[in-house]
Amino acid sequence: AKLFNVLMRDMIRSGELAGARNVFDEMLRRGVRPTVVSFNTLMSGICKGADLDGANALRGLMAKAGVTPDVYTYGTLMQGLCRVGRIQDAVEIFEEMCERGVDPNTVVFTTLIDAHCKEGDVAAGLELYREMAARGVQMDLVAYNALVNGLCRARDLKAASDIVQEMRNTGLKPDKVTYTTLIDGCCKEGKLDMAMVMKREMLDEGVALDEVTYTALISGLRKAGRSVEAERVLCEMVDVGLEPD
RNA sequence: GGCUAGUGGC
Repeated sequence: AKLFNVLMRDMIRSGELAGARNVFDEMLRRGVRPTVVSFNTLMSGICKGADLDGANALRGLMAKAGVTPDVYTYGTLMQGLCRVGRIQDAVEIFEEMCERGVDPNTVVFTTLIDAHCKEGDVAAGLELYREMAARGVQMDLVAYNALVNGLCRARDLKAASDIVQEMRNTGLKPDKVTYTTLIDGCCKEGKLDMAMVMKREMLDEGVALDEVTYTALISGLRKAGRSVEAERVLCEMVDVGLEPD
């Protein structure tokens, strides 16, 4: 079954959901029992296409096959729902998961935190963050980045840097995603000088800028009318071997 | 345990 799973994963990665479904059917035809990973892999492919009916159908099939959903199954479904803005439904899945005795992990919490933050409800994100602490679920780099993003979107750079400080205190090093989020946040608040300081800080800590970081910074400088600096940063981007869009 | 879900710009 593992070989079939890997095959499905590769097809889904290249966007061939139909192919993945064929692999799944082929598995059944040959009498190979799909594992929970088989179902989860196919589920993630279906969810990427925002096909929630298909996802529910697969859940039914899973039940019929006597395969118990695990934290990945619920996490995948929640992400699928969040992607199309159905956060409330994702929260229901979250509750269902808890009722069935599956403990939510960092990934599941991050999915909800990120969804709330993107919807503009950082307060809800922070609430989940506290709930994680209460339940003893560890925050990791991705979880912190999602929160930092929410705070930046809420125009609360102060709170965002406080969170980054806390992140450092727990021994996590901000990565290029963290920095890009902060730099973009600074730019969108018109704090271009602060954005440039963050760029330096980032380099000082040995974190390299990538195309996303450069794009955020350059577009921020341009929008602020600081075209000379924008050009300078653009040249630097090319110098380090990156392609501007 | 080994294959599956979560975070940044234009």
